[in-house]
Amino acid sequence: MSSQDEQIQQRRANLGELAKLGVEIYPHAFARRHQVAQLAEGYGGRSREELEAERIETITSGRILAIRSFGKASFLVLSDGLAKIQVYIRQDSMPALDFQIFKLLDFGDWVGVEGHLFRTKTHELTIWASRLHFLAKCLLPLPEKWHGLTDVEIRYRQRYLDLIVNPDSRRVFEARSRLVSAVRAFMDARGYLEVETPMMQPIAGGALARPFTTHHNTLDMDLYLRIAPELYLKRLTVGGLEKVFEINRNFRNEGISTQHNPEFTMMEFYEAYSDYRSLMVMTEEMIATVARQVIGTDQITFGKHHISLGAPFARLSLREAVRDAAGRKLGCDVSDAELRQRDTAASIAQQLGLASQAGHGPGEVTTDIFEALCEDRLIQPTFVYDFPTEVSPLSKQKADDPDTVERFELYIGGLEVANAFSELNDPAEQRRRFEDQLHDRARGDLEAHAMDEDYIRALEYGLPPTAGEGVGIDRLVMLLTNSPSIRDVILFPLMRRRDERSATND
RNA sequence: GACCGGGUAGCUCAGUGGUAGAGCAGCGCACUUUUAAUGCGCGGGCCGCGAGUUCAAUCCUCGCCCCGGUCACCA
Repeated sequence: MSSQDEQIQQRRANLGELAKLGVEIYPHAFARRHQVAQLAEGYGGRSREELEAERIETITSGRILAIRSFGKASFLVLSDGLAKIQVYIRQDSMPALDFQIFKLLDFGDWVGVEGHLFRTKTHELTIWASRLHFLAKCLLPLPEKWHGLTDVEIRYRQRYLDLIVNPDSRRVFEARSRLVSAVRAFMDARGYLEVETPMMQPIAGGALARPFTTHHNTLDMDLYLRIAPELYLKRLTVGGLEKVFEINRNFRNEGISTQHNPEFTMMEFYEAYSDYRSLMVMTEEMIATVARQVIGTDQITFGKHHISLGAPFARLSLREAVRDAAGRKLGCDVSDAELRQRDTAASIAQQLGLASQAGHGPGEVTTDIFEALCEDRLIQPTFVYDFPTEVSPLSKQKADDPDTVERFELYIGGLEVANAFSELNDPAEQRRRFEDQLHDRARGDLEAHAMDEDYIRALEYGLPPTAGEGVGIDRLVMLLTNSPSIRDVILFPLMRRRDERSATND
């Protein structure tokens, strides 16, 4: 028998013994007076004498993370996931049945404890137990206390184990929760209305990406999981909701990497009468405010970089960034005009050693160069602005330059954290852009945007001048928690299915 | 998809072409203020899966599965 099977059998036997003693082995509730964390916080500063004088009685509960036994006296370490407290168990301080229960406990079990607080010889805050209540059994052996759990595969697949033994992991997800709250509070305070738009869409629009498909049986209708909420949120602006936002999941059927999970969380918002310039200012303020609320500072460490999230952020036009980087690499001047023409742009890309995609226009080539040369160098927060119209089918052109749209992306730590633009609200131009996308699609570009007649109709009813933005929540959490992989900030990242045999052998 | 690294006890990790190793966890005994408790003793392995080479494979070769990373793809 394997060590694991043996331990499971021993734990089951202990559970059986508890039942024989008449103990309810799966009790329904437990009324506690304090959480472990409340004890640690509230009484961690009390001296031995103070505790003796006050005689603080408590009832608390948690998971047993250690048992140190000395025969007739023992110590348990109890955790509520946030904090730990030690429990002193001695035979002559509790009913005989409770001590029998204690002897049948295993590392990992859930228990309730009654008793008073004191300090041991070594000054540790401890509960002197007068009662012990069995709450639930841990039938499987837990990872060890000292090295914790480092196998990333088990950490992702069995997140509960990660959370039990790795306090840092718990902290990451607490920070994530605070971040979502802080972003919501920031938007609330500015009068934005939080809405929820469809996750299942008949046309997957609002971004250039490949969708997941699904099917509704009763309607016998194919649907897509949304790649973005954009077109629905702008319909709401047409409907007169001047400031809206949504925090929710997007799904993109694409590659997986340290920066990409097939489902990810985005905060997307739209504001009538605004433009991309105003959104830069608002975004700077949001990032710095949220950082201070979540981690108490706007100065962060990300990998080997120190990054300041304090406003203002750097601003860099996309074509300038590309001209600069390409020019430096090639040792010659690259002009704006060269980047705007298909043949010259393609030739520059070729000289840079970038495989030119058939059918890519000058705008796409320019963004390809940007992604290859510039993206991962943008460590300090930087707004990259003014994108080629060709790669931005939903953005509004600059008044004096139809090749260029009013759009920016925010980069921090080499990660694309936000994407925003002044919204295209001319229905005739929007139809032309969609038609261009259809040509790309016909050419085999699976990410090209589909035609959305109802969206154009909505624009025909009149969308006021509007600016909109999407903020990648997962990537912001990565930055604020110094997590190198998006999987470290998603509780249950998508993993390949394992066959049953190796799964049961975990 | 390509390349690189990894998969050995519940966990963290060593290791060798010839009987499989440690620490922690587990079990037993001792111990009424320990805290990575201690001391003594014991158990626990399809060495990811499948072929091949070999007298002999956990180790070498090939294929496959899973994980991580880089690149490609992708906002």
